[in-house]
Amino acid sequence: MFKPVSSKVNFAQNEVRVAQFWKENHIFEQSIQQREGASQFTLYDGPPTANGSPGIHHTLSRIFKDVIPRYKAMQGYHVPRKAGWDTHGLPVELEVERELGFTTKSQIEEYGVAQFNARCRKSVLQYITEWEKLTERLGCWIDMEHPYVTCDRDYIESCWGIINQLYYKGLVYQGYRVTPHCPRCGTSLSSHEVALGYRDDAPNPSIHIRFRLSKRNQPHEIQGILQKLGWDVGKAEWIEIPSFLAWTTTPWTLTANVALAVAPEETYALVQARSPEGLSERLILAKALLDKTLGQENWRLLEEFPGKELSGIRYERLYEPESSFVVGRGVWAQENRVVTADFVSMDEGTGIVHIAPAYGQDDYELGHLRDLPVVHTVDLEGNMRPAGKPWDGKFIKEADPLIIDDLKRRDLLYRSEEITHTYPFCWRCGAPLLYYAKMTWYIKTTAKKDELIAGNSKINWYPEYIKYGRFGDWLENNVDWAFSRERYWGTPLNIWQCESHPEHKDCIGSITELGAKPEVNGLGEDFDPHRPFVDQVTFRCSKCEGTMRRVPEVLDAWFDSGAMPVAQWHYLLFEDQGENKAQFDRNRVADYICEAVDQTRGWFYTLHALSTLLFDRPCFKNVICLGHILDAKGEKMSKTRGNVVNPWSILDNQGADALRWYMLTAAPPGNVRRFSPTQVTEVMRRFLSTLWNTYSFFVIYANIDKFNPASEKPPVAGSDLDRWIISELHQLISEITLALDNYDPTGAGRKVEEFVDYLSNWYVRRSRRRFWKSENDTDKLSAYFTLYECLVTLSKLIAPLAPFIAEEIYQNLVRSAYPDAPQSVHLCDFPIADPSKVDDRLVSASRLAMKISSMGRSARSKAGIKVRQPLSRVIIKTRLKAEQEGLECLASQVLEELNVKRIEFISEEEELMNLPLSSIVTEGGYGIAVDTEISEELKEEGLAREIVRCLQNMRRNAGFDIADYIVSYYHADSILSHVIEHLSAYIKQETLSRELVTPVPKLGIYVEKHRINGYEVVMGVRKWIEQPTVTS
RNA sequence: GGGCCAUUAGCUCAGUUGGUUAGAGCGCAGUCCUGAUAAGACUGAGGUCUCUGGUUCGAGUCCAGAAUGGCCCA
Repeated sequence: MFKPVSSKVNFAQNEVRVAQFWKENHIFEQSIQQREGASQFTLYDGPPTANGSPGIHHTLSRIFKDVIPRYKAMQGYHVPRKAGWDTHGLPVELEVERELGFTTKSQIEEYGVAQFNARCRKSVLQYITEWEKLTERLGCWIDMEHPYVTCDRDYIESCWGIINQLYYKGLVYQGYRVTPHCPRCGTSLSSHEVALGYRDDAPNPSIHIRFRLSKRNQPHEIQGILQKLGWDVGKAEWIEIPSFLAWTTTPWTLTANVALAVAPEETYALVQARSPEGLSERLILAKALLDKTLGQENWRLLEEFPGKELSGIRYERLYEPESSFVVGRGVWAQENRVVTADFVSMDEGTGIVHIAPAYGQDDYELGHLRDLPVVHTVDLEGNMRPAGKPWDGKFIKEADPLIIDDLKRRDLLYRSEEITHTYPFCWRCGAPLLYYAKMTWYIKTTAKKDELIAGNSKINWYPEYIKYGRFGDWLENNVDWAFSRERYWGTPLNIWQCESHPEHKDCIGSITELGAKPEVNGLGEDFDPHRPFVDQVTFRCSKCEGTMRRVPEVLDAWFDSGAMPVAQWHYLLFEDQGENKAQFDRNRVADYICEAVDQTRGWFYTLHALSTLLFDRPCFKNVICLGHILDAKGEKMSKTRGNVVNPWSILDNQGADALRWYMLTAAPPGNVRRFSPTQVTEVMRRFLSTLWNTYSFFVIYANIDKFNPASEKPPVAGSDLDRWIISELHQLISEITLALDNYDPTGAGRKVEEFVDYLSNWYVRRSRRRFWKSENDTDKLSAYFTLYECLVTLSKLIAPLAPFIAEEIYQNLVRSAYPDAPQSVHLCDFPIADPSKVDDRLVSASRLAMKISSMGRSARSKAGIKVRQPLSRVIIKTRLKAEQEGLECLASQVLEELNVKRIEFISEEEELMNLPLSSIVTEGGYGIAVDTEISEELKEEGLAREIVRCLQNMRRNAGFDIADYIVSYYHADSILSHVIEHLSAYIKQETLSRELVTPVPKLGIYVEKHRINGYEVVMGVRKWIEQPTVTS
């Protein structure tokens, strides 16, 4: 006996029980242990940042991450899976800052870094617990007992080992990086924070400035262009000194000017112009911007030339900086020169852009490219550094007017106005941000750019366009990775620097190495490598007698996650630590990773970059890149919008399988999609309930007939219906296998849905009577075995996708009959398709039978004749002779479905249209005509069926069991009485009536009154009671 | 400002190498079937395939541009 299954089901409640079963019996652990020694399939778990409660949009990647490993495990692979948690970084710090009401870094310092970091740790650990609960409830199997946690001492030590390797390969260097900086908070802002604070109505000065050409330009350096600009070669001087006209909205940056940039391919012009003061002068600017800048009437063209010819021309500096202001790697020349740059646009300004590498991203990168120095004339509080000027020590915005006055006095100001435009402000304190070049540590990824690109060509991306699109472009435009942060809660950068000679540096590879340094201080027994403890560790410099102290920076949290292939095993590179190295070696390349698309520049990149830098190879083979989940209105889910759907509301109502199935099948994985709970409900009703009803149907009848798959032998050849659904089943197995092998759970799920629809709405529908009949013949047995095989195989096929319902079905259908079968469906082998069971001709014939039946129902409906009314014949026209032969074989299915006596075929559609007394439907070359003539005999049969239906309804209304035998009573007029008597055998058989009696007794039975086709009838039913002693 | 992706029925999505009248599910209206019944079947309404050009005998599909939304980067 199978456990009884009600068609009414609460999936969510069942799932909790199933999860309990897995936990108690260690099914997950067994699923790994039982494949010990088999070839390994490796998953890398991209660690979620545990800086908040997980939302519904986080479940998508959890689910996709789970499906493939489950499938591979069933296929026989050894698939250990280590969970990971990303714990460091600015988001965590910001959360704690919010709790404490802090807005500046100095508040953190006053509060105490030790205490601050302790709060960060606590905050993260609390969220990890929430993530664990959710992951388990989703049915995602991953080892959360032994996770890697990026803030663990061992993990940090491995990161140190990696940096140590990179450092001694010469891949770590210090350089400047321009970051949005808040002068009041004294901190850099992330791009996300910058985005929070844009204002598009910020008033700013807008000034045009003259940069006079230098007298010291050398003709042999610049070739022909000087003459065009009015240089007298003979006298070696200007006929009239021209000026470049440039434009800026930040006058204070002019003190840090090191170059002017022009667009190489645009046309520039030398013009004789009338200045706003009415004086004549020679100016150089882009030809396209002459009218806009100077006014139509105010200029006369002297010469024109492409921008690239201006390259190298010297001009006079506006301000001579103090020598201490000049920093960076570039060359400080005696005079500034013109350079070319791609970013110079003809949309605004003059086409000549003033370059201050210290205060602009483009400027800095251009400086890097053209070997220009960085000049810092402003300090981190936004005040002008002293240079003997009136604006010494002033805040930049207050310095602006003073600088404008100065330029005006020196005739260098062409025009000064005020404009409003978009400018970023600090989202916390409202101060205007400045872009500021700060000393930062870099990893020289550009040194391995070719290897990064070559490695990518070996990776399979799903969807494919990411490979050479977003990810490939990112690699093509690779810049060095600025990987240090001036923060607190992060992996500390393991570089120590000598107090006496800052050029003496030492990159420490492990905590052991640190402990072995001479005169080491501050390294206790339970050493926490976080700040501030690590900042207290000092040792003696190996090159002098100075004290070595750690540099203040911590690492970009993306470094932590990119280091996981190494650090998750606490592996210290190139040091044989036995098991740690062995674990690393076994998992050196991931077969599969899966995250959302925003990780192309995040985890996907840092993983790929570190692997390439360290090992010269990619560390993942296949990657599914998921689109984002939006809310029902198409907006991004975010905490600040307050539109995040709590996953528990779905899990408690519709359940995990429904959510999983929705996430897996509702849209292509790479697309964005809108989420609403009603769609999960739809999945539940359309797919899960259909499957469950089929399962429930099977169990109800199998129990009535005491069907036991273990004790009986399946009949050799089943009916057409059986062979058809088995053929569909094996086709399904090969399709699912193909889809999952190609990392396409969506395609796999959609195929399953199609199959379940066939199974429920044709196989079971057409087989019902085979299960009802009372005798236990081979046909019935064949039906049981067929449906049993379908359901059991289905449970294995859907196990990776919908693990709970799969387990539920498997336990009841398999474990109860075969106690020696694997303890769980997830310990089974994945089904293998048997091509010999696939019969393509039968499949196409069956699908045609369905189509023809559908058309037949349509024809009946058009004629207004109920299906319950038997009809004499249908006439069918197929497109091909072979189709007709196929249908002839399956005629009984169509006859039953359409409730007709006879099926006939014709070959011409015209004949069909000319049939009398028929309802005709044609579609796509097929046609069916239903003969609408109802003879007396057919009418009687129809009435009998109505009687049967009434009695069936009454059985249920009276609360009888499906298998109960009954006694039926009736009281009717002569016509109905005649029908009932005439067809009593049929009525008795259909309704399990032992007797059919008239009239209806007054008491002790269930009675209803009905009106059938206009005839009144009173009917009654009561249970049949065995009366062994009574003889009739 | 740049790159990538998407846009097909009220909603969520299919639509293969360009080739009959563009489909499904849900929802809506109606009818039916019912010994799986909180299912199921049939019919109907609902489409300028976002827009504008182009290539072609033929475009939802290929090309160019625009709009809207999303992501990433400035």
